[in-house]
Amino acid sequence: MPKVKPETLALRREEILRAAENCFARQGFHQTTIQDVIKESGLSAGCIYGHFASKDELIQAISDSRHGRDSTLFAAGGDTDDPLQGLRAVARAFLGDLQKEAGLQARRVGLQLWAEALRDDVIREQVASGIRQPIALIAEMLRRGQKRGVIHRTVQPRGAARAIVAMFQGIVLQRLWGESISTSEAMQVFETFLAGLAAKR
Amino acid sequence: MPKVKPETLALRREEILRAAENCFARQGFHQTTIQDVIKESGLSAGCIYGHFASKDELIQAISDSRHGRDSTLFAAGGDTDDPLQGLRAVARAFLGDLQKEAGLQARRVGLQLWAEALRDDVIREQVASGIRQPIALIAEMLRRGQKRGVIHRTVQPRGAARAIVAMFQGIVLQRLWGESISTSEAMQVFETFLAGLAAKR
Amino acid sequence: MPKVKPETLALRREEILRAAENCFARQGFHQTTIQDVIKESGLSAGCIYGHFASKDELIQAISDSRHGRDSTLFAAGGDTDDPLQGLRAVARAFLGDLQKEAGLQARRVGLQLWAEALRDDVIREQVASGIRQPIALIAEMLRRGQKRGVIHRTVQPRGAARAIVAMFQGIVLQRLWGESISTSEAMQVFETFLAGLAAKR
Amino acid sequence: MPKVKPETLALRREEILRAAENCFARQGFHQTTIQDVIKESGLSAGCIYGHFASKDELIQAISDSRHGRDSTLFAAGGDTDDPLQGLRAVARAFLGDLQKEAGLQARRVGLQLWAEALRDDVIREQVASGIRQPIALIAEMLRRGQKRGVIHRTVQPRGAARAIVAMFQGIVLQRLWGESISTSEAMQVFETFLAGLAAKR
DNA sequence: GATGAATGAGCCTTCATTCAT
DNA sequence: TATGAATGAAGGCTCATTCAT
Repeated sequence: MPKVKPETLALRREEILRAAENCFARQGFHQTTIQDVIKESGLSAGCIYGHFASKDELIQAISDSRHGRDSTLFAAGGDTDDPLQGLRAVARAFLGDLQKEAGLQARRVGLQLWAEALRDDVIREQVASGIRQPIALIAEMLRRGQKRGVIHRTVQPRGAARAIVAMFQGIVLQRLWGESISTSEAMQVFETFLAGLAAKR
Repeated sequence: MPKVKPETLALRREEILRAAENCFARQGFHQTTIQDVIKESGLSAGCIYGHFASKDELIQAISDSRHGRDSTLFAAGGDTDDPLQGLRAVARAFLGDLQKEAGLQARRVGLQLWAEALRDDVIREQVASGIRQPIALIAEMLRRGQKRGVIHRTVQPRGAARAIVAMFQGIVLQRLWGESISTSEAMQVFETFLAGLAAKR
Repeated sequence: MPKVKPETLALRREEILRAAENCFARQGFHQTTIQDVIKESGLSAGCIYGHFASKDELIQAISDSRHGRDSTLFAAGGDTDDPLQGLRAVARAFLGDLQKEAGLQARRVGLQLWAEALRDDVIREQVASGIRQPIALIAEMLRRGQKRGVIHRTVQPRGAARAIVAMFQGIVLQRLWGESISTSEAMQVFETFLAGLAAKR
Repeated sequence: MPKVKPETLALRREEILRAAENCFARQGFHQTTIQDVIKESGLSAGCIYGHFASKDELIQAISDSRHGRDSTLFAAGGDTDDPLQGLRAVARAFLGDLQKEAGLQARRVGLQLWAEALRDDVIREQVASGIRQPIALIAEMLRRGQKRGVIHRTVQPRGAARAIVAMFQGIVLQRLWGESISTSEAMQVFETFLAGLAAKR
């Protein structure tokens, strides 16, 4: 019944989203006009509105597409048994992503979403869940570490996990504002904190 | 010759700024219209434009006014000799501020500024310098601590300071998204990290 | 690919210009609001701004469109060999135009442009060149007349041409202020001046 | 009863008018804001509105003040018996005035009034009467000249007078647009036309 | 009278969205 | 489906005018 293959449809959607993301990363959601997206994509207004009902829906779709990204990063530490090694892997994956332009671009849009989350409940939920997942993951790692006696028993898994994620978020901010944060240097600092978590201090 | 006291002028300015800040915290810079500020302040368009040349200048002024706020907070640790005590004082001041509505309000606007910093060079400079100061302050504390043998000698003062500030920033984000972060709980987690910094592990 | 014929675009432009000209003739440039042009044209703000970037550009376009009009009028005398006959033809064409509503309308806008020329360099240049052309044309006619011995040799072609054009301009002014100036009467007066130019006095 | 001497009042009025005229000559009526007049005069809004009820009234007052000026100029030819000499005197006075900055300034405002006359009945009446007077004066001179046999009998006094005034108006326009018109050159051209008027051709 | 901060109607312009082709 | 000209509700800002001091 559909005259166009559904895959073509999805491709077009992707095309629009990519163009929109470029604009959003560059100018922010509210400074970006549909006209900008039209120019960036090379498509027409009608076409874009054929795929997305409104600008807000476009922003939503961007938020959706960003949603899963961090989970992938944080999954980096999932395969290790040693929680300290796991945290190191997560940190390395995370910091490495911040050195690549693609990662920065995504973070730029991400920061807009962080701010948008203050007003838009759907976005807030997405942003929050995008952080709850890593926190839960890390907390679980710490708990396992405590069972094995690698992590100090006074450590509060959930709180510490939250703090680690918070630190990553702050690093993102500083990176986006132009600070150059070398992975090796940051990893070394991270070691200091791991020392605090470790059972043997 | 001036029929109105010069202080009245500054008062009016303050009045407008306060109204604008309320709107900005609630709706963000770009969703806030001058009409909103007019309603919130109870003044007229002409009056507002008599004090601020444009909406952008209003945003700038808000950015200016927020600029010094953190410095005050971070000064909390300046009077102690013990760097660990100093850091605890800073953390307590910071976390305490996050429990008060005034603090949250300020942070809500702050988050908008963090995002705005991606596009506006002046704001970026202000935001960045607002973070450089605390980092320098904390780094200095750590350095003094190393001299006295309280802080572990392998700690990199600047990097560690940056990480601590990053953590605070991340906590702000999570708090703004609705997570309730109790001061005592957060302080306990903070202890874990202090343990990593301490000379005697 | 273009779904609308390119000529439709130009037609729409013309439509807007005509509406604007009506408004300008009636109320002047600065008393005419875009809202007026919207009403007069039956179009929308967005449409008008799709064809003209600003109100100033609309005024410019009107100035452009008026620019060539006089040249056409003054070309009336070009085909005669006899300079006196040529001048008569020019005068008749000019005065005749002043009797028609279309001509008056154009002159009304023209007078606004004359005033606008004091402040706008582009318009001044257009207005000035619109007068330089006729002056050059008439001067040339007089020169040819002197060679043939029809025009008195003491006549200064350029100065006399300028004076003739000046006279026409003054007539326009008086006509616009409501004086009824019959073509025949004016032609008769013109004869008096031609007599001054003529070789045989 | 009046606390301030009436002459002080008139002085202040004059002061405001002079400031307004400067602004109007420079920027035109509609581009000039009351704020501009305030700056130019060094007075306050309230003060200006104490002397003139509105901006329109200010424009009216300028129109009034300009009204008598030309009459003075054209009176230059009144004291001679010889109409040709009279016309020469008028022309010389007129052209001389155009060389002085004060004269040009007045004409700049005058041109705005010429345009304004299209919409404002009061101003039109003033502008028109300001031209009717000289026309009547010159026509009378020509009539007297005909009686004495100095002016050709076929000359139509009124029409010729109107044409002469028209010529002067056109010269004003051209001068205001930046053309430099030397008095001697223009007088020489004027002679040509006088020749057409003269009885002995 | 003089001052100038405050008013608010209204102006120019933008931009998300629609719809005939 | 895709196109892009047209729509029109708002938004930012100006400026003639007022009025408490």
